[in-house]
Amino acid sequence: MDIGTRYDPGSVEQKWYQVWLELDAFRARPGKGKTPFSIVIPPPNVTGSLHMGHALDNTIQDILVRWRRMEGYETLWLPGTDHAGIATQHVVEAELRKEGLSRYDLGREKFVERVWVWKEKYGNTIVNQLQRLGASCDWSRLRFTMDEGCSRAVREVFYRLFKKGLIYRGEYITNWCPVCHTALSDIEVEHEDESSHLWYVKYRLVDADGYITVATTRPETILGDTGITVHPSDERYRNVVGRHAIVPMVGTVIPIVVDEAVDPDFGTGAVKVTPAHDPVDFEIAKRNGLPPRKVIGADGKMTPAAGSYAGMDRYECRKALVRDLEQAGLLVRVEDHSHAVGHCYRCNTIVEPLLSKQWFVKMKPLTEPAMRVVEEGRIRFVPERFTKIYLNWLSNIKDWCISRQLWWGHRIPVWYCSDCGEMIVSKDDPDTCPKCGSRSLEQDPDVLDTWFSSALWPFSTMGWPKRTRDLDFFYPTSVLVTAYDIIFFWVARMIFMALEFTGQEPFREVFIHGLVRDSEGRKMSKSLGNGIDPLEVIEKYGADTLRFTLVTGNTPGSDMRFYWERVEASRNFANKIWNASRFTLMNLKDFKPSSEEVKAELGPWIFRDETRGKDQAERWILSRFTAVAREVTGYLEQYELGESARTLYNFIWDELCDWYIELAKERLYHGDAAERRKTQTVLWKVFEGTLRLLHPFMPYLTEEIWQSLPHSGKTIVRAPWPAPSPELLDPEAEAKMRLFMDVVRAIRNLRAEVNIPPTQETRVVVLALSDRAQRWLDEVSSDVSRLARALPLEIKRSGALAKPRQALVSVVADAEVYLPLEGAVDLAREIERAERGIAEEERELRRVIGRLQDEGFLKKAPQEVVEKQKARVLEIEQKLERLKQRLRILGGE
RNA sequence: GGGCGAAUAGCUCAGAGGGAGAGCGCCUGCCUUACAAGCAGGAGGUCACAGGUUCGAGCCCUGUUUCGCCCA
Repeated sequence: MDIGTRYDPGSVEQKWYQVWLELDAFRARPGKGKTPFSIVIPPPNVTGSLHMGHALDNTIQDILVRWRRMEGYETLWLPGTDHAGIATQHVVEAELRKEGLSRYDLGREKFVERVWVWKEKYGNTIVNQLQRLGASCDWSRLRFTMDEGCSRAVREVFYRLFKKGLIYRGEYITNWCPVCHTALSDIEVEHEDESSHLWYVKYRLVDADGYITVATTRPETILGDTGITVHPSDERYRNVVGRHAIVPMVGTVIPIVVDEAVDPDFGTGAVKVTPAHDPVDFEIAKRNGLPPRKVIGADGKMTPAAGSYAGMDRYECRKALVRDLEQAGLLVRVEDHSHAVGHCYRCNTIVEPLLSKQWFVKMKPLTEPAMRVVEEGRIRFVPERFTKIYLNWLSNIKDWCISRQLWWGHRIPVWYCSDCGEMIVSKDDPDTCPKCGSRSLEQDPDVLDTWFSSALWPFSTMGWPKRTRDLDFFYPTSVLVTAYDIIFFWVARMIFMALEFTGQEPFREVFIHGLVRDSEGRKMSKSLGNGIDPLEVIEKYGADTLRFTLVTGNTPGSDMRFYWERVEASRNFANKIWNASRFTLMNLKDFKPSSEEVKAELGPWIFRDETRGKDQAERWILSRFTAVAREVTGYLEQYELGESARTLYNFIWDELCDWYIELAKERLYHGDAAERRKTQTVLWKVFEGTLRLLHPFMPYLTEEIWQSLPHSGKTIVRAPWPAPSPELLDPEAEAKMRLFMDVVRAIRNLRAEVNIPPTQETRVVVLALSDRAQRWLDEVSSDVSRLARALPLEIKRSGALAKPRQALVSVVADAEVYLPLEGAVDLAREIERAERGIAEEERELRRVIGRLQDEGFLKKAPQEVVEKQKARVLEIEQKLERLKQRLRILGGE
């Protein structure tokens, strides 16, 4: 092991990942008598590269997986990628464009082949990046949503849903992206408030003088109007209902009808109806028998039905039409108006509601069980508040449009007979029409929504519809880890699909985390250019550092901001551990533990020697380690990963390094053989155990150091999770150390106040306020001397000597600390300091006594709280008395 | 319009009804043989505002303000 004072992750990380792969350390092996723990990865987009969101999501999963693996669960983390229909198609089309080609030049078959070639070449980028992060996935089970098994599952599901009547085809208004050139489901549309206008337009009445005025946010759709509607109880329009009006600029005659869906308070209370370009209008039209009239095409341009506007872009047409209306005197007025406009979640183009023939999944029968499992607690969301978000969404859901007009994806398993028109839905490609025997069959050109296959991910990856060993053993999975932004897209859909097809929930728990934002709180995005590449962080600081930064900055369910300063803090922590290990290794050079000691978990066996009475620090650190192991485990169980990591951070830095290692030095350098060996054993065991606790968070660094320490096993990946014996908990040792630390800190404090340099030794008198305190302080006097540079150090029972007047004093719980400074004490300043202290303590005393005089408090507060307050009174009074005494001495009594 | 979240040190954030915390930044002093990416010491708070519940509220309840997100 390299022993530079700076930890160099670059040289360490790749080496250990290779070793882990060679040891096959992440392989899951189902078997009798084992308890499973399984996670399926949220499959990243196969075209993608690792971004901060992935880094966070996978760090969390890896922590859970590594922890459970160490706890002895048979652990499966199943990796894979998603074919990402639109995104992948775009990437390959862009590549073709560079060659001056479009996908139409290649044709469908060649194009799809080309995408596969691309996928084989670049599709593993993200897998490699996950490995850089340290992800302990079982790569032997790597899956892809379009591989054979997953594709089979997709067909099976489509077939069964169709047979059950839960998939249907029909002509409805769908969200159409004119750029991606495909239909989108409702949740793939992102609504943004945009300030626009409300145009008031006059329609001339037929067979009468006068006009009816309607308000619209989309004047270009006037061309597609086939009716005007008012609310049935709207008195203003009583005379015109049943009559007809003339569509401006087009001249078609349309009826004026009534419908409950009209809001009389919006605009003029009369609305135009464009059935082919608005979902609400579509429904109104259906109820009133109004025909659709398509004026906007799939490319976002006006169709021939738009007459003289044909061929114009829809927004160009809006401008032209408004101008023409104005010239014709039909534009009554224009108001400012802000409304939500739908955008394509892939390309941000404004979505066009368009009448088209699409495939849908009927949602109601599927969502009811999906809601029930969550309501009944068979699936639990963490944090709990996401339950409501999930349930609300499902209860308002509309049917799911699953067909996409793309080439890359799972082709819809439906064929049409060109001879008899029969529609064939089949799991396997049919050769002949079952009705007429014709061989001229054509498959439906559309592919399925990518999320359709993702919805099957937890079981399709394990071999469903076959009944496999993995399914038997690892399914349902233990937990799903994902960000809140895909609860609807993915989590909900997995739940209803799993219930429908496996009869079981896909996972027991859903752990939701937030998004990683930039330092100003903005979402990281390519267009803003504010993204931070996790690989860059790994190159510069190491994967462990990145992981630690992400996990400590995080509270479940909440967004976090990314700060380089925090990365540095994590890096410094890694370095701190590195240097602690240098110290440890240097001092274990001559240390040869027995094989029993190597194998044994921490327990009372460690005290079987003759160093009793000199091992307070050892007892203390063992007690603390035991408590910390429990805390860390408890936090992990509650998905409080950040708290868990912070607990380790504080323990390692503040207790293990700042105090224990400092104390160990004395006995390592100057102790007798037994003391030295005891210290070495404890230092080694506690450090080794701490590394195991830290391993899920910082896998590389911990492995690197652990391998250099005496250990048992080939890799820390498979080492047991620390379970120190509860007998190591030692309240007395902790109390002793508290006194010791208080005294050392008090001395340091006084020294700093009068600027005594750290190297200069200085005389200190400590007065113990009890026999016990004196005994304890005697035990550690040499440590006090060393850590506080207090020489000579006198520890006396209080009352045994006159308190020095010419001294600085500090009072702690069970002792008074004096720094005698003949001639160097500023009496006035000391008096002021004592007075300030008295005032402070008196204030505190009044507060506590006030509480204790409160009958309600005495009656209702728990006994232990009352006791604690009483103890505090004594403590404060004691302190106060000593301060007053001090003041008297200073005053010359 | 409905719902959710946030508001705590200069910044970013933890916080379990019972003595207000961390990291970074700031100030002072230190190259003390693991670590200057470090050590020791320190300053810095009306826990957004107003009510309420409680013996006791940063934490629970109600309302208000500001910011953010989701849904329609």
